[in-house]
Amino acid sequence: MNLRHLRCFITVAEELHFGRAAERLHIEQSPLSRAIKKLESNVGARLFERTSRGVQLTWAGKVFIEDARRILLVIEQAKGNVRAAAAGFRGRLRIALSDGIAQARLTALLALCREEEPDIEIRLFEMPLSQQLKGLKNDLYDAGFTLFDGLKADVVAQPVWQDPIVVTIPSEASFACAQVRRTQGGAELSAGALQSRDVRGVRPATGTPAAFHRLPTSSRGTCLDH
Amino acid sequence: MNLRHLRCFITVAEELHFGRAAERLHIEQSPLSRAIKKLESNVGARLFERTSRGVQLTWAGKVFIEDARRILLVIEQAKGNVRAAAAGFRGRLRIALSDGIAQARLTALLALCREEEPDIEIRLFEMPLSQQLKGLKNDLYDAGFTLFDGLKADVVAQPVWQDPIVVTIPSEASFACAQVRRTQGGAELSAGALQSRDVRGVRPATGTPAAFHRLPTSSRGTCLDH
DNA sequence: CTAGCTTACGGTATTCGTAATTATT
DNA sequence: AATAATTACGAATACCGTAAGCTAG
Repeated sequence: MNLRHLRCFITVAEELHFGRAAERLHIEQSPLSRAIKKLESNVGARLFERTSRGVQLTWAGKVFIEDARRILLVIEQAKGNVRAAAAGFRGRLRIALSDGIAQARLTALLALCREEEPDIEIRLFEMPLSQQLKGLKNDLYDAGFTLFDGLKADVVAQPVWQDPIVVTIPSEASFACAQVRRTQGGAELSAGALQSRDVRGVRPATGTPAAFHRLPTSSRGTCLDH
Repeated sequence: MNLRHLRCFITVAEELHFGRAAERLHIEQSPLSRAIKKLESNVGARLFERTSRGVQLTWAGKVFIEDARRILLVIEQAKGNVRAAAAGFRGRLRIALSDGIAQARLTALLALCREEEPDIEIRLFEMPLSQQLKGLKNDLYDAGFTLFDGLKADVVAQPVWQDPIVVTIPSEASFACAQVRRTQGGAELSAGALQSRDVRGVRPATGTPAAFHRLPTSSRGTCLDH
């Protein structure tokens, strides 16, 4: 199967006429007919019912055209994603967690992130602190949470909660965690009052980050501004 | 862009070595290198970082490989869909299953579905919950079963069994699990029925239900009445 | 006979494999 | 020197366009 086949199929399905479809595709009838035939042979099902007066979709064709459109759509999305990624935008956050982290607060924070920006993917990885630091340097993770430990390695750490939880990030990428925000084609992690430098394409937000105001009542209002 | 390019890219990304990737693809290094180059040129982003000792994915490549895999997956599903449609199925349910789901009950449920709506094709996919949620959003699956986990993402979840199993479905598609019902061009699972239905009455389907051939043989014919 | 899809055939473009080239350890 | 990726070039394959063939009304 080939993407060209899919485009041919979609056009023919829309026109229900090989001649007009060929015209729209800027090819002749003959290669279009062959492409459809090859596609049918490939998927193992007849897609069109060739009658004397025109062409009609079979049931299999009706089922297939939705998928065909979706395939092309997914491909276009993928192209957009990879271009955005090449431009520096990151649509996902890989967060390393130390064992024994206060799960409740993290859960609430992540629930909030997902609720506000569901398009941003957040992945959690549990590991010891040493592995966290290594992973941060090796670009295995974007940020990490750990119990404050007097971090002296080459990472930027900021306390974020009143129980001693900190954010650890690579030193050349100085930001702290407060709010995930969607940007054009990507995601950003806004640091608010803490920092404002770039993190390899993750730009600091200009707006007012108040990520924690919707956390459970006990921790509401605590955090970044103290 | 070409599907061949995607397959090449995925293999190289998995091997991180052009030679081994070429071997797996049954081609030589040379056309593989050219294919990758062409793909990079097409998507407009460098996908691999060619270092002296080996190949590494760029960030854009890391983003792209997920989409590349998804594209191929969607295509495989589409092929399955059209073949099933040609075989006479008028509806389909793609159900994502978390690992560790109670297979016996699912088997019985599917037997019931098969009995009530034999024209509806049911496909099962096993994957972790995170992938389930993503797939639901991407319309890779119609519904999912998982252990209850306090799902608060943008899905509709309904407890369906007394051991904590829930159904997760996209929020805009309003149905839950228990009974399969044919709709225009598709199928839906109606909610509530299972909760009020006496599961002891459920019998395994007689004959050879096509929907079941993907389940392990060991669970075939088992039933809900424990 | 006409309309419309399909098959036959020759030319162009793409891709492959072999081999030479470059680069790094 | 050796390993690994990239270009160079002839051969095989795929695709297009023109033209002829088939079928229904």
